[in-house]
Amino acid sequence: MDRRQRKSREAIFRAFEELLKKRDFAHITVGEIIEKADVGRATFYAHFETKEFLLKELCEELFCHIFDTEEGDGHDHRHIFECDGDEPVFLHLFRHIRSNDNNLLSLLSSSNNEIFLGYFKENLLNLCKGQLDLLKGREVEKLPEDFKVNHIASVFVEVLKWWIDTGLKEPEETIAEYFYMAL
Amino acid sequence: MDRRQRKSREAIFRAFEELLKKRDFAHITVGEIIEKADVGRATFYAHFETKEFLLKELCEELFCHIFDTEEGDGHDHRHIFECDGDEPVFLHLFRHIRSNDNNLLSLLSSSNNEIFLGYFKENLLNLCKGQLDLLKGREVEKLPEDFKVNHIASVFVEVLKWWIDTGLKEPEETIAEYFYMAL
DNA sequence: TTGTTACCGAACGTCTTGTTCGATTATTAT
DNA sequence: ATAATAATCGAACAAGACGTTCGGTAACAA
Repeated sequence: MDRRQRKSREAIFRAFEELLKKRDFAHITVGEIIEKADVGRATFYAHFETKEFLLKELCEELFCHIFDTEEGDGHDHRHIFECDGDEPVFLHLFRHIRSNDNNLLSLLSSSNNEIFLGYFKENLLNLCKGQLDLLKGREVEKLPEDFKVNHIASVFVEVLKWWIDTGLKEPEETIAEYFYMAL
Repeated sequence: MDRRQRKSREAIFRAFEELLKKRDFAHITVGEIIEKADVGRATFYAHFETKEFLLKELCEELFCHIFDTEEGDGHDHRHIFECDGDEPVFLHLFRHIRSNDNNLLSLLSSSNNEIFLGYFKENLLNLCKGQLDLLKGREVEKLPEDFKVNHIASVFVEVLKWWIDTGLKEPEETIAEYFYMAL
Protein backbone atom coordinates (compact mmCIF):
# COMPACT_ATOMS: atom_id res chain seq x y z
CA MET A 1 0.00 0.00 0.00
CA ASP A 2 1.13 3.46 -0.90
CA ARG A 3 2.79 5.30 1.95
CA ARG A 4 0.51 8.27 1.39
CA GLN A 5 -2.51 6.06 1.75
CA ARG A 6 -1.21 4.54 4.96
CA LYS A 7 -0.47 7.93 6.46
CA SER A 8 -3.85 9.35 5.61
CA ARG A 9 -5.63 6.28 6.87
CA GLU A 10 -3.73 6.26 10.14
CA ALA A 11 -4.21 9.99 10.65
CA ILE A 12 -7.95 9.57 10.20
CA PHE A 13 -8.06 6.62 12.60
CA ARG A 14 -6.11 8.45 15.30
CA ALA A 15 -8.16 11.62 14.98
CA PHE A 16 -11.35 9.60 15.11
CA GLU A 17 -10.20 7.77 18.23
CA GLU A 18 -9.38 11.02 19.99
CA LEU A 19 -12.81 12.40 19.19
CA LEU A 20 -14.53 9.20 20.29
CA LYS A 21 -12.99 9.55 23.72
CA LYS A 22 -14.66 12.88 24.25
CA ARG A 23 -17.84 13.00 22.23
CA ASP A 24 -20.78 10.83 21.25
CA PHE A 25 -20.31 9.10 17.93
CA ALA A 26 -23.57 10.53 16.65
CA HIS A 27 -22.39 14.09 17.21
CA ILE A 28 -18.96 13.73 15.65
CA THR A 29 -18.86 15.32 12.21
CA VAL A 30 -16.71 14.46 9.24
CA GLY A 31 -15.57 18.07 9.33
CA GLU A 32 -14.09 17.59 12.79
CA ILE A 33 -12.37 14.37 11.83
CA ILE A 34 -10.62 15.75 8.77
CA GLU A 35 -9.62 18.89 10.59
CA LYS A 36 -8.00 16.92 13.41
CA ALA A 37 -6.49 14.44 10.98
CA ASP A 38 -5.38 17.28 8.73
CA VAL A 39 -6.54 15.68 5.50
CA GLY A 40 -8.78 16.94 2.74
CA ARG A 41 -12.45 16.21 2.63
CA ALA A 42 -12.18 14.28 -0.62
CA THR A 43 -9.40 12.19 0.89
CA PHE A 44 -11.65 11.08 3.71
CA TYR A 45 -14.32 9.89 1.32
CA ALA A 46 -11.70 8.19 -0.82
CA HIS A 47 -10.87 6.00 2.17
CA PHE A 48 -14.21 5.55 3.89
CA GLU A 49 -17.67 5.50 2.42
CA THR A 50 -19.26 7.02 5.52
CA LYS A 51 -18.61 7.75 9.18
CA GLU A 52 -20.27 4.44 10.03
CA PHE A 53 -17.88 2.45 7.85
CA LEU A 54 -14.98 4.21 9.51
CA LEU A 55 -16.29 3.07 12.88
CA LYS A 56 -16.69 -0.47 11.61
CA GLU A 57 -13.15 -0.60 10.29
CA LEU A 58 -11.78 0.88 13.48
CA CYS A 59 -13.49 -1.82 15.50
CA GLU A 60 -12.14 -4.52 13.24
CA GLU A 61 -8.67 -3.11 13.65
CA LEU A 62 -9.08 -2.99 17.41
CA PHE A 63 -10.46 -6.48 17.88
CA CYS A 64 -8.75 -8.49 15.19
CA HIS A 65 -5.55 -8.44 17.22
CA ILE A 66 -7.23 -9.47 20.43
CA PHE A 67 -9.31 -12.28 19.02
CA ASP A 68 -6.75 -13.62 16.61
CA THR A 69 -7.42 -17.26 17.41
CA GLU A 70 -6.19 -19.99 15.15
CA GLU A 71 -9.08 -21.74 13.51
CA GLY A 72 -9.06 -25.51 13.58
CA ASP A 73 -6.58 -26.24 16.31
CA GLY A 74 -9.38 -27.80 18.29
CA HIS A 75 -8.44 -27.21 21.89
CA ASP A 76 -7.91 -24.09 23.95
CA HIS A 77 -7.02 -20.74 22.47
CA ARG A 78 -3.44 -20.15 23.47
CA HIS A 79 -2.71 -17.81 20.59
CA ILE A 80 -4.75 -14.93 21.82
CA PHE A 81 -2.51 -11.89 22.33
CA GLU A 82 0.36 -13.90 20.92
CA CYS A 83 0.99 -15.11 24.44
CA ASP A 84 1.51 -18.76 25.20
CA GLY A 85 1.25 -18.72 28.96
CA ASP A 86 -0.95 -21.08 30.90
CA GLU A 87 -2.98 -18.21 32.31
CA PRO A 88 -6.75 -18.63 32.04
CA VAL A 89 -7.98 -16.88 28.95
CA PHE A 90 -10.49 -14.59 30.67
CA LEU A 91 -7.98 -13.37 33.21
CA HIS A 92 -5.75 -12.71 30.26
CA LEU A 93 -8.47 -10.59 28.69
CA PHE A 94 -8.97 -8.50 31.81
CA ARG A 95 -5.25 -7.95 32.07
CA HIS A 96 -4.87 -6.81 28.50
CA ILE A 97 -7.84 -4.50 28.65
CA ARG A 98 -6.48 -2.82 31.75
CA SER A 99 -3.14 -2.25 30.07
CA ASN A 100 -5.03 -0.13 27.54
CA ASP A 101 -3.57 -1.66 24.40
CA ASN A 102 -4.72 0.15 21.29
CA ASN A 103 -6.59 2.66 23.40
CA LEU A 104 -9.22 0.01 23.91
CA LEU A 105 -9.76 0.89 27.55
CA SER A 106 -10.18 4.56 26.75
CA LEU A 107 -12.84 3.74 24.22
CA LEU A 108 -14.59 1.31 26.54
CA SER A 109 -14.62 4.03 29.20
CA SER A 110 -16.02 6.74 26.94
CA SER A 111 -19.62 7.64 26.31
CA ASN A 112 -19.42 5.33 23.31
CA ASN A 113 -18.80 2.30 25.50
CA GLU A 114 -22.01 0.57 24.40
CA ILE A 115 -20.83 0.54 20.80
CA PHE A 116 -17.49 -1.02 21.60
CA LEU A 117 -18.85 -3.42 24.19
CA GLY A 118 -21.27 -4.61 21.54
CA TYR A 119 -18.48 -5.32 19.08
CA PHE A 120 -16.50 -6.87 21.90
CA LYS A 121 -19.25 -9.27 22.80
CA GLU A 122 -19.71 -10.27 19.18
CA ASN A 123 -16.10 -11.33 18.96
CA LEU A 124 -16.23 -12.92 22.38
CA LEU A 125 -18.95 -15.36 21.37
CA ASN A 126 -16.64 -17.53 19.27
CA LEU A 127 -14.18 -17.71 22.11
CA CYS A 128 -16.88 -18.74 24.57
CA LYS A 129 -17.88 -21.73 22.47
CA GLY A 130 -14.70 -23.40 23.64
CA GLN A 131 -15.19 -22.47 27.27
CA LEU A 132 -18.43 -24.26 28.07
CA ASP A 133 -16.69 -26.41 30.65
CA LEU A 134 -16.59 -23.37 32.89
CA LEU A 135 -20.21 -24.05 33.68
CA LYS A 136 -19.56 -27.59 34.94
CA GLY A 137 -21.44 -28.33 38.11
CA ARG A 138 -23.70 -25.31 37.94
CA GLU A 139 -27.44 -25.28 37.42
CA VAL A 140 -27.09 -23.49 34.12
CA GLU A 141 -25.18 -26.44 32.70
CA LYS A 142 -28.41 -28.15 31.68
CA LEU A 143 -29.61 -25.28 29.49
CA PRO A 144 -29.30 -25.10 25.69
CA GLU A 145 -25.83 -24.63 24.29
CA ASP A 146 -26.42 -21.33 22.51
CA PHE A 147 -27.93 -20.02 25.73
CA LYS A 148 -24.82 -20.99 27.64
CA VAL A 149 -22.45 -19.48 25.10
CA ASN A 150 -24.39 -16.26 25.18
CA HIS A 151 -24.49 -16.38 28.96
CA ILE A 152 -20.74 -16.59 29.38
CA ALA A 153 -20.12 -13.75 26.98
CA SER A 154 -22.83 -11.64 28.56
CA VAL A 155 -21.56 -12.09 32.07
CA PHE A 156 -18.04 -11.28 30.98
CA VAL A 157 -19.13 -8.07 29.29
CA GLU A 158 -21.30 -7.05 32.23
CA VAL A 159 -18.57 -7.69 34.73
CA LEU A 160 -16.16 -5.77 32.55
CA LYS A 161 -18.58 -2.87 32.35
CA TRP A 162 -19.05 -2.86 36.10
CA TRP A 163 -15.30 -2.98 36.63
CA ILE A 164 -14.72 0.01 34.38
CA ASP A 165 -17.69 2.00 35.68
CA THR A 166 -16.54 1.61 39.27
CA GLY A 167 -13.05 2.81 38.42
CA LEU A 168 -10.99 -0.39 37.96
CA LYS A 169 -10.53 -0.60 41.73
CA GLU A 170 -9.97 -4.35 41.82
CA PRO A 171 -6.87 -6.07 40.42
CA GLU A 172 -7.34 -8.32 37.41
CA GLU A 173 -7.14 -11.47 39.48
CA THR A 174 -10.00 -10.36 41.70
CA ILE A 175 -12.23 -9.30 38.86
CA ALA A 176 -11.57 -12.58 37.09
CA GLU A 177 -12.68 -14.33 40.29
CA TYR A 178 -15.82 -12.20 40.35
CA PHE A 179 -16.47 -13.27 36.80
CA TYR A 180 -16.14 -16.97 37.55
CA MET A 181 -18.30 -16.64 40.63
CA ALA A 182 -21.00 -14.81 38.72
CA LEU A 183 -21.27 -17.45 36.00
CA MET B 1 -54.42 19.66 29.13
CA ASP B 2 -56.02 20.91 25.96
CA ARG B 3 -57.57 18.21 23.79
CA ARG B 4 -55.62 19.49 20.79
CA GLN B 5 -52.40 19.14 22.71
CA ARG B 6 -53.24 15.61 23.74
CA LYS B 7 -54.13 14.60 20.22
CA SER B 8 -50.98 16.05 18.71
CA ARG B 9 -48.80 14.54 21.39
CA GLU B 10 -50.36 11.11 20.99
CA ALA B 11 -50.18 11.29 17.20
CA ILE B 12 -46.50 12.08 17.39
CA PHE B 13 -45.86 9.25 19.85
CA ARG B 14 -47.71 6.70 17.74
CA ALA B 15 -46.03 7.77 14.52
CA PHE B 16 -42.66 7.66 16.22
CA GLU B 17 -43.31 4.17 17.56
CA GLU B 18 -44.28 2.91 14.13
CA LEU B 19 -41.10 4.30 12.63
CA LEU B 20 -38.97 2.90 15.45
CA LYS B 21 -40.21 -0.57 14.63
CA LYS B 22 -38.81 -0.36 11.12
CA ARG B 23 -35.89 2.01 11.10
CA ASP B 24 -32.86 2.95 13.18
CA PHE B 25 -33.47 5.83 15.50
CA ALA B 26 -30.50 7.70 14.08
CA HIS B 27 -31.97 7.61 10.58
CA ILE B 28 -35.47 8.70 11.47
CA THR B 29 -36.05 12.32 10.54
CA VAL B 30 -38.40 14.83 12.08
CA GLY B 31 -39.89 15.22 8.62
CA GLU B 32 -40.95 11.58 8.58
CA ILE B 33 -42.44 11.78 12.05
CA ILE B 34 -44.60 14.82 11.37
CA GLU B 35 -45.72 13.44 8.04
CA LYS B 36 -46.86 10.17 9.60
CA ALA B 37 -48.35 11.96 12.59
CA ASP B 38 -49.93 14.51 10.28
CA VAL B 39 -48.96 17.53 12.32
CA GLY B 40 -47.12 20.68 11.40
CA ARG B 41 -43.43 21.10 11.87
CA ALA B 42 -43.86 23.94 14.33
CA THR B 43 -46.24 21.78 16.33
CA PHE B 44 -43.63 19.10 16.76
CA TYR B 45 -41.11 21.53 18.13
CA ALA B 46 -43.75 23.06 20.38
CA HIS B 47 -44.06 19.66 22.07
CA PHE B 48 -40.52 18.29 21.97
CA GLU B 49 -37.26 20.12 22.00
CA THR B 50 -35.52 17.53 19.82
CA LYS B 51 -35.87 13.98 18.53
CA GLU B 52 -33.81 12.80 21.49
CA PHE B 53 -36.20 14.32 24.01
CA LEU B 54 -39.09 12.65 22.22
CA LEU B 55 -37.34 9.32 22.64
CA LYS B 56 -36.72 10.02 26.31
CA GLU B 57 -40.34 10.90 26.95
CA LEU B 58 -41.54 7.86 25.05
CA CYS B 59 -39.37 5.63 27.20
CA GLU B 60 -40.65 7.24 30.35
CA GLU B 61 -44.19 6.70 29.19
CA LEU B 62 -43.43 3.08 28.37
CA PHE B 63 -41.68 2.18 31.59
CA CYS B 64 -43.42 4.33 34.17
CA HIS B 65 -46.41 2.00 34.01
CA ILE B 66 -44.33 -1.12 34.33
CA PHE B 67 -42.13 0.02 37.16
CA ASP B 68 -44.73 1.90 39.07
CA THR B 69 -43.67 0.61 42.45
CA GLU B 70 -44.89 2.30 45.56
CA GLU B 71 -42.03 4.01 47.31
CA GLY B 72 -41.70 3.42 51.02
CA ASP B 73 -43.79 0.30 51.45
CA GLY B 74 -40.62 -1.52 52.40
CA HIS B 75 -41.27 -5.08 51.36
CA ASP B 76 -41.85 -6.75 48.01
CA HIS B 77 -43.17 -4.91 44.97
CA ARG B 78 -46.65 -6.21 44.51
CA HIS B 79 -47.93 -3.14 42.75
CA ILE B 80 -46.09 -3.67 39.53
CA PHE B 81 -48.57 -3.97 36.67
CA GLU B 82 -51.35 -3.20 39.09
CA CYS B 83 -51.49 -6.92 39.77
CA ASP B 84 -51.55 -8.27 43.29
CA GLY B 85 -50.97 -11.94 42.62
CA ASP B 86 -48.37 -13.98 44.44
CA GLU B 87 -46.54 -14.69 41.21
CA PRO B 88 -42.77 -14.11 41.35
CA VAL B 89 -42.01 -10.65 40.05
CA PHE B 90 -39.60 -11.69 37.30
CA LEU B 91 -42.00 -14.26 35.88
CA HIS B 92 -44.52 -11.49 35.94
CA LEU B 93 -42.21 -9.30 33.90
CA PHE B 94 -41.64 -11.96 31.26
CA ARG B 95 -45.35 -12.53 31.00
CA HIS B 96 -46.19 -8.90 30.53
CA ILE B 97 -43.48 -8.32 28.00
CA ARG B 98 -44.70 -11.23 25.92
CA SER B 99 -48.24 -9.87 25.93
CA ASN B 100 -46.82 -6.84 24.11
CA ASP B 101 -48.39 -4.17 26.25
CA ASN B 102 -47.71 -0.69 24.98
CA ASN B 103 -45.89 -2.11 21.97
CA LEU B 104 -42.99 -2.77 24.27
CA LEU B 105 -42.20 -6.12 22.72
CA SER B 106 -42.24 -4.68 19.22
CA LEU B 107 -39.75 -2.04 20.25
CA LEU B 108 -37.55 -4.55 22.08
CA SER B 109 -37.55 -6.67 18.93
CA SER B 110 -36.65 -3.86 16.56
CA SER B 111 -33.23 -2.70 15.50
CA ASN B 112 -33.47 -0.18 18.30
CA ASN B 113 -33.58 -2.89 20.94
CA GLU B 114 -30.35 -1.75 22.56
CA ILE B 115 -31.84 1.64 23.33
CA PHE B 116 -34.92 0.22 24.99
CA LEU B 117 -33.09 -2.56 26.77
CA GLY B 118 -30.81 0.12 28.19
CA TYR B 119 -33.73 2.08 29.59
CA PHE B 120 -35.27 -1.14 30.76
CA LYS B 121 -32.21 -2.13 32.72
CA GLU B 122 -31.99 1.30 34.30
CA ASN B 123 -35.49 0.93 35.69
CA LEU B 124 -34.86 -2.67 36.62
CA LEU B 125 -31.99 -1.78 38.94
CA ASN B 126 -34.24 -0.34 41.66
CA LEU B 127 -36.39 -3.41 41.55
CA CYS B 128 -33.39 -5.71 41.89
CA LYS B 129 -32.26 -4.04 45.10
CA GLY B 130 -35.14 -5.79 46.80
CA GLN B 131 -34.42 -9.16 45.23
CA LEU B 132 -30.95 -9.89 46.54
CA ASP B 133 -32.20 -12.93 48.37
CA LEU B 134 -32.43 -14.65 44.98
CA LEU B 135 -28.68 -15.14 45.20
CA LYS B 136 -28.84 -17.03 48.50
CA GLY B 137 -26.61 -20.07 48.50
CA ARG B 138 -24.71 -19.15 45.38
CA GLU B 139 -21.06 -18.24 45.09
CA VAL B 140 -21.91 -14.75 43.93
CA GLU B 141 -23.61 -14.04 47.26
CA LYS B 142 -20.31 -13.00 48.81
CA LEU B 143 -19.61 -10.25 46.28
CA PRO B 144 -20.29 -6.50 46.81
CA GLU B 145 -23.90 -5.43 46.92
CA ASP B 146 -23.84 -3.09 43.92
CA PHE B 147 -22.20 -5.86 41.94
CA LYS B 148 -25.01 -8.23 42.84
CA VAL B 149 -27.75 -5.75 42.02
CA ASN B 150 -26.16 -5.08 38.68
CA HIS B 151 -25.69 -8.79 38.12
CA ILE B 152 -29.35 -9.64 38.59
CA ALA B 153 -30.49 -6.88 36.28
CA SER B 154 -27.88 -7.78 33.68
CA VAL B 155 -28.77 -11.44 33.63
CA PHE B 156 -32.44 -10.62 33.33
CA VAL B 157 -31.85 -8.32 30.39
CA GLU B 158 -29.54 -10.78 28.68
CA VAL B 159 -31.96 -13.65 29.11
CA LEU B 160 -34.75 -11.44 27.81
CA LYS B 161 -32.66 -10.50 24.80
CA TRP B 162 -31.85 -14.14 24.09
CA TRP B 163 -35.52 -15.07 24.44
CA ILE B 164 -36.60 -12.42 21.96
CA ASP B 165 -33.75 -13.06 19.51
CA THR B 166 -34.53 -16.76 19.38
CA GLY B 167 -38.19 -16.10 18.66
CA LEU B 168 -39.93 -16.42 22.05
CA LYS B 169 -40.03 -20.19 21.64
CA GLU B 170 -40.18 -20.96 25.35
CA PRO B 171 -43.19 -20.21 27.55
CA GLU B 172 -42.77 -17.59 30.25
CA GLU B 173 -42.45 -20.17 33.00
CA THR B 174 -39.53 -21.86 31.25
CA ILE B 175 -37.68 -18.65 30.53
CA ALA B 176 -38.15 -17.54 34.11
CA GLU B 177 -36.59 -20.84 35.16
CA TYR B 178 -33.68 -20.20 32.79
CA PHE B 179 -33.26 -16.83 34.41
CA TYR B 180 -33.14 -18.21 37.92
CA MET B 181 -30.73 -20.95 36.88
CA ALA B 182 -28.44 -18.47 35.18
CA LEU B 183 -28.14 -16.20 38.21
C1' DT C 1 11.77 10.35 -17.48
C1' DT C 2 7.07 9.10 -17.84
C1' DG C 3 2.77 7.48 -16.37
C1' DT C 4 0.06 6.61 -12.47
C1' DT C 5 -1.93 7.44 -8.18
C1' DA C 6 -3.15 10.01 -4.11
C1' DC C 7 -3.76 14.29 -2.24
C1' DC C 8 -5.58 19.07 -1.75
C1' DG C 9 -9.07 22.60 -1.52
C1' DA C 10 -12.72 24.78 -3.06
C1' DA C 11 -17.09 24.70 -4.67
C1' DC C 12 -21.61 22.67 -5.26
C1' DG C 13 -26.39 20.62 -4.63
C1' DT C 14 -29.02 18.29 -1.24
C1' DC C 15 -30.88 17.13 3.05
C1' DT C 16 -32.02 17.94 7.89
C1' DT C 17 -32.48 20.84 11.61
C1' DG C 18 -34.64 24.18 14.49
C1' DT C 19 -36.88 28.84 14.27
C1' DT C 20 -40.05 32.42 12.85
C1' DC C 21 -44.36 34.51 11.39
C1' DG C 22 -48.98 35.44 10.08
C1' DA C 23 -53.34 33.20 9.30
C1' DT C 24 -56.67 29.76 10.85
C1' DT C 25 -59.10 26.90 13.97
C1' DA C 26 -60.39 24.99 18.48
C1' DT C 27 -61.16 25.83 23.34
C1' DT C 28 -62.52 28.46 27.35
C1' DA C 29 -64.51 32.21 29.97
C1' DT C 30 -67.75 35.86 30.30
C1' DA D 1 -73.49 34.08 21.90
C1' DT D 2 -69.39 36.55 22.01
C1' DA D 3 -64.82 37.61 23.00
C1' DA D 4 -60.30 36.31 24.56
C1' DT D 5 -57.00 32.80 24.63
C1' DA D 6 -54.23 29.05 22.99
C1' DA D 7 -52.81 25.52 19.66
C1' DT D 8 -52.15 24.46 15.01
C1' DC D 9 -50.88 25.03 10.23
C1' DG D 10 -47.98 25.94 6.33
C1' DA D 11 -44.53 28.16 4.36
C1' DA D 12 -40.26 30.11 4.48
C1' DC D 13 -35.69 30.77 6.42
C1' DA D 14 -30.66 30.36 7.93
C1' DA D 15 -27.33 27.25 9.48
C1' DG D 16 -24.93 23.17 9.37
C1' DA D 17 -23.57 18.65 7.66
C1' DC D 18 -23.31 15.36 3.95
C1' DG D 19 -21.33 13.36 -0.04
C1' DT D 20 -19.62 14.53 -4.80
C1' DT D 21 -16.98 16.77 -8.35
C1' DC D 22 -13.04 18.80 -10.59
C1' DG D 23 -8.71 20.84 -11.82
C1' DG D 24 -4.19 21.40 -10.07
C1' DT D 25 -0.19 19.58 -7.41
C1' DA D 26 2.91 16.37 -5.38
C1' DA D 27 4.48 11.67 -4.42
C1' DC D 28 5.38 7.18 -6.11
C1' DA D 29 6.69 3.36 -9.37
C1' DA D 30 8.24 1.66 -13.95
